[in-house]
Amino acid sequence: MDTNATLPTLAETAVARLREQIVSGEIPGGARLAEAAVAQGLGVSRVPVREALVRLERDGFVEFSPTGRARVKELSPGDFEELFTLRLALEPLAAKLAAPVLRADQGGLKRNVEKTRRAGSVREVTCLDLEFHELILVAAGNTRLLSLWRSLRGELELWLGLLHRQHQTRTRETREETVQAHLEILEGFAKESPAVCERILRRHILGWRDWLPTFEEVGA
Amino acid sequence: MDTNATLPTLAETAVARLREQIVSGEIPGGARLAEAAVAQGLGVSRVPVREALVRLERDGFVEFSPTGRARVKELSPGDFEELFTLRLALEPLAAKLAAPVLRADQGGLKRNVEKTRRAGSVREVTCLDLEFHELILVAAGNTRLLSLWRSLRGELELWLGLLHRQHQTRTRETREETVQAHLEILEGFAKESPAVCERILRRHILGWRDWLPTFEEVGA
DNA sequence: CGTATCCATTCGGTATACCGTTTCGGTATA
DNA sequence: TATACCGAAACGGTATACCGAATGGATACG
Repeated sequence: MDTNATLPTLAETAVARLREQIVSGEIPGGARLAEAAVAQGLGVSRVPVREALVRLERDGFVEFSPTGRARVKELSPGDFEELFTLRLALEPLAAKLAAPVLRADQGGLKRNVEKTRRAGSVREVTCLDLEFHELILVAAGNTRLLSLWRSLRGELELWLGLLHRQHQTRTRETREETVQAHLEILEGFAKESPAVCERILRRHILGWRDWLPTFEEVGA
Repeated sequence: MDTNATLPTLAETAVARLREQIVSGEIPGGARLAEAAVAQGLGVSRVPVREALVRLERDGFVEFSPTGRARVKELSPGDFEELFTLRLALEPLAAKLAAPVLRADQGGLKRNVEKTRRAGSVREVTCLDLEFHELILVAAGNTRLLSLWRSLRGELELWLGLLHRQHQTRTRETREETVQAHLEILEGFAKESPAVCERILRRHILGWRDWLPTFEEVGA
């Protein structure tokens, strides 16, 4: 996507590493992220860590106490509802806006689905799933809409990771369900009006909510 | 709102000062914000300035070049459209969610309108206007929805400041139009169903877009 | 006159050091 | 036994210093 010529900054790599550890559950929800400790763990000074924490907060992975202490965000069922509500507000809108664009050029989405077909792990499917949705947001051409969605994406990834771990989801099933659903969306973009595309995404998100109603406790 | 007991951090005060200078136009759109210069201007070191810039980016006042250079965000008509689209997606939704709460307790909104009645400057009206809308978002009880809106608020404030400056808006007019519109919304929350409240907000935002169609160029 | 090149300067990224505040466990007291 | 108090350690906020990269203007070349 962004083949940045400049070397990745230490803060950026810190973001990436922490993000990975948080999503994978290696650093559990609610865990303290003391600057010094994280810095030592990554072999850098506190400065880039500090910056990384701020960015992770923006992306929904981390939250700060009033006194500036950082913790990994805890997931509560109420949070899931909030997230669901917002996806339902943003993604169908994005689909409507993106419809004309995606009717003309489905290359990106198709490539994504192909990659998903060949995915070898649940984690990989999850990433590609998120990428699929992000491609729609990008095609919508509203940069602010995109950044709003991105600020939700982190937490979304957190949920998907957690749920898959609890579910012990099978790769094959997940992959095929995902591919199936995305193909339907793809077909919609090819044939239907923007308004219908909007409804299709709406249904898709609604289905996503049903996908995991079996969870009661999300203990650490 | 948040009567924080802890002393405001230098970074926070830097955010507040820069924000004020940007909104007032003292620092024009597109202006470079070199860390060292800003730091010297505020009489602090680069560290808190650095953090302030990151936050201002999150709040839509500042943007970074790929090489990390910060500039005050430039306003283009396309940006205004994006902002409009997103307000139209978020605020009616918030109104629907907030309706039950605001039917039961209109105290906050009423106090806001009273303050607006007594506002002595266009700037003050603008702030209270934004606060009115934010109160609805708060009442909606979706913390993520609120933070999405907040990330738009900065840019919104930027626009309102610019437009009022260009318009040479009169305090009295602005104040009375605002109060009038907000009273109608208030009445809706008192009497109508969530769905109707949603539509009322929708109309309000649509009206806001018409409020300023006369602008072509937004030169620096 | 236009264009490419190079160098001085600016600027951001990071490390380190210091300070005031917050935390938290242990002790003394009611 | 529960609670209030106290002190040491932990932690975040900030200043300063250094380095390498980016920038932009002057100079040399076509």
